[in-house]
Amino acid sequence: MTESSHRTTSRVLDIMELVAKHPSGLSLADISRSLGIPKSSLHPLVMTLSERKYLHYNNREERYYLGESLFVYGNKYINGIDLLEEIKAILLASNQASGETLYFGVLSGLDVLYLAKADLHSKFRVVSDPGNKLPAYSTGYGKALLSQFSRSQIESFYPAGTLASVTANTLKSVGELNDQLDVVRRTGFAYEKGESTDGIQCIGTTIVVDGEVLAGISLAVPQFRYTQEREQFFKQLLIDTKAKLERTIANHKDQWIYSGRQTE
Amino acid sequence: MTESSHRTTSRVLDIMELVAKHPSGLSLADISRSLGIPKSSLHPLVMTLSERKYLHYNNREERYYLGESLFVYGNKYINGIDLLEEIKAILLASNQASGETLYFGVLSGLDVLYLAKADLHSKFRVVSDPGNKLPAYSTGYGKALLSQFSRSQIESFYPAGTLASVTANTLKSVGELNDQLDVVRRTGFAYEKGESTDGIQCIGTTIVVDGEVLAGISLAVPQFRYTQEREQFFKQLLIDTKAKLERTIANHKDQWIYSGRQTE
DNA sequence: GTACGGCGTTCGTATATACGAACAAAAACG
DNA sequence: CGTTTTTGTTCGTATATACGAACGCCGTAC
Repeated sequence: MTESSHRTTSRVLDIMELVAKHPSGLSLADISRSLGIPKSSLHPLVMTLSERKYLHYNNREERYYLGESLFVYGNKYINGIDLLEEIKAILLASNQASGETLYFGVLSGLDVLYLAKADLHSKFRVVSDPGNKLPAYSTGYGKALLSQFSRSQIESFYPAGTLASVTANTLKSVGELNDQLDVVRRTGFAYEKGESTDGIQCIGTTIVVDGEVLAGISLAVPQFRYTQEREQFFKQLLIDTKAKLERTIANHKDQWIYSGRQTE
Repeated sequence: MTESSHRTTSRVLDIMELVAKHPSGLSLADISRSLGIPKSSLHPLVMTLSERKYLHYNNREERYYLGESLFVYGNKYINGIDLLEEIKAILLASNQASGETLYFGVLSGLDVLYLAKADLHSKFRVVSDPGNKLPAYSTGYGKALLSQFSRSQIESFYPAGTLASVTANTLKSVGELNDQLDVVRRTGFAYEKGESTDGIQCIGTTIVVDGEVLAGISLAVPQFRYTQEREQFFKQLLIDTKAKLERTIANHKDQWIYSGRQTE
């Protein structure tokens, strides 16, 4: 994979991602200023993106919003894959057994990407909807996924000062992270205490098929419902869920396309 | 809105949409042949799309697949909007009350775009996942949404021979469609019998706020569970769900961005 | 009222991109 | 085992795109 980069293509993607980051809308001039690209250069690109419904121009507010097309084609990434439907069903069963929210996701670079969520009764807004990304070190199953790497690898991933804070409780030193990862490597469980969402505790573990860490799951529990005795129940539930998922994924390994290894 | 179209931007979108349509992957040469664009022209675009994870190249199979980025940014279209969370909760309650699947979506051109699905116990694979599009005339709530237009408008939308078949039961003539739409205009209910998915019947109705048809909902029921007496129950459930949704959406009308009117 | 700032739009030319041909490498064919 | 047909890749120039400046429009300022 050679290092190239096509200017116009990069711009098209930059525009879409910028608008995606601003749900309250952006004017053409806003986009121009943010990206440092002349309005006149942006104009034809933005027009085409609008015609194809990747952007949506609101005449009244004179602002561009995200169009439906990204959503339509983006969902082809996960829709139609029967495997993910089965995964969701397994998560849902565990959700109903515990009343707590379960997440399923993969590592994307040094972030975790949520692919599925099983959440029936929860009234809490969580930042982790499918499609969202969070720094791996800030989440329960993110730590589980990181545990496949050695201490030195982790240190090379996170040079000094690269651990950005998500909440007040987010880990701040690589040493602390590595110490926690040691626990994961020994026990199989990763813990998180309000490091990605205030007031939410998580237990995470890995999904391993053929010796390869393919994905992670985690159980998210509001702090006030998290007791020592329930923790034992949660861990057993995770063990069961993990086993079911690993069996299912092994049976449909050909459908597993989410193997975006960041270390090539 | 002037009629322009930027070639490179169109190509970038064409590439993504083409790969999205082929879950089994495409080689660079495949893309070149399908789009009628030289490989050498495609090359830098595809490289950049891969670097940005909009595409994913599988070295072993020498094929391009959809990358995660489309999914990530596409979901920003619906995530973080509290309104949709509330809509999902309402649908879920009706799903639990009936045991049948509920859909919520909007009109996108002459297609219906599914935004949410409430489906707990169903073991049937349905073609209608969120993000999917289907011809409006082939679905229950698609017909409901079309009922806001006059007979002559409908006729202009569908010139002779434009009613493509989704299943064997899909409507074939505009006259038949218009006759059914008259029933919708009178009774408020739209019916569909296996016209988009074999063996599934639907009842649909509109979601109207401030006199404007904003969205539609439908209840999908397997034929063998669809009886005359249950139909009465379904219709009452739809009336209740419709009322709840209209009240909720009216309270958060500022969040309603899905107003992509196809007739500007 | 005039003047200023914001917006999206248009135009001509300097500039970057696109294309056909030719490339090596690997797989498929006979 | 050579031959044919794949694959992705590189290069020089013909070509389409990008940019700065100027435009018209609308609302606000003064």
